[in-house]
Amino acid sequence: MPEGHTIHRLAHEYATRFTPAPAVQVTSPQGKFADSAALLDGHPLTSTEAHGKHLFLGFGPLGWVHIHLGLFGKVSFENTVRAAPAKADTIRLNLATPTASAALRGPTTCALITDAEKLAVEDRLGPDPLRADADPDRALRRIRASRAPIAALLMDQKVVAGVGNVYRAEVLFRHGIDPYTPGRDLTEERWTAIWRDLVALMHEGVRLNRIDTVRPEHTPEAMGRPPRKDDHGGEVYVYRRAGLPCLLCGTEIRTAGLAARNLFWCPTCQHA
DNA sequence: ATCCGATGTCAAT
DNA sequence: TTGACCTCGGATC
Repeated sequence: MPEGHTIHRLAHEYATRFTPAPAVQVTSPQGKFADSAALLDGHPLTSTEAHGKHLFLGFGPLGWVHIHLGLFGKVSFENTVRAAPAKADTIRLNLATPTASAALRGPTTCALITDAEKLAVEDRLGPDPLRADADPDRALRRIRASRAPIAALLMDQKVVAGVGNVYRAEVLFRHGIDPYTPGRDLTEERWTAIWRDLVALMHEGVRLNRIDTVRPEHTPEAMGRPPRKDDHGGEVYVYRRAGLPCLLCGTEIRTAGLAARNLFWCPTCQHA
């Protein structure tokens, strides 16, 4: 479930379990990170950071483990160390102490990098709604300079870091914006409202460990409808609801490919 | 048993 | 715009 909220939560979860610890056992049962794991093995994890969808595990002078989960990377934590974790052959990076372990599977990136390389990654990212140092004006400037649809710009990590397919669909619905609206047509007021909403929604995502975007007055209970179960673990307006009735107006939710991903929106509630 | 899609990104065309 | 990559679970046969 990797959008930015997942990564920020992971940064916190790694820190909680492995810092401060005198030494962490670092292995790569699957093998692709074996050389770097051997360099790090037995050293302490000193800090963790999240920037957008990028996770950095700091090993002091040895550098950083740069992790990107991609579409289906996952981390599973255990509070005791099992001698042979289930499906060990797919674990790219395993951290272990006598009291905890963390198994990383299926990441798009897991690499040992330097401070300079970490800075280079961060320099390529737009402001992250989950970071206190984020400057939303940087994003606005890029948006206003582009004819690309706002739905594509929101997914562009150089514009905003951490937003993925669920948050983009949901935030556009919450603000009644047609996903094909060109970036240059978005007003500053609109952007300010969207940004503030992303900050709130994504912090809530970190807290709950899931994406919930439906306002209390629009929940099935509040609307007097039968409860529904979304298969992604949260309550949403449009994401993966193609063909189902809009929660607010009943129009069929539409879907279309945009930038290699499935976009979802309500053609009635969302206008340019 | 097999297929397919998924909250992502990049390189090649 | 497409294909490649990484893994897993749910749907389908």
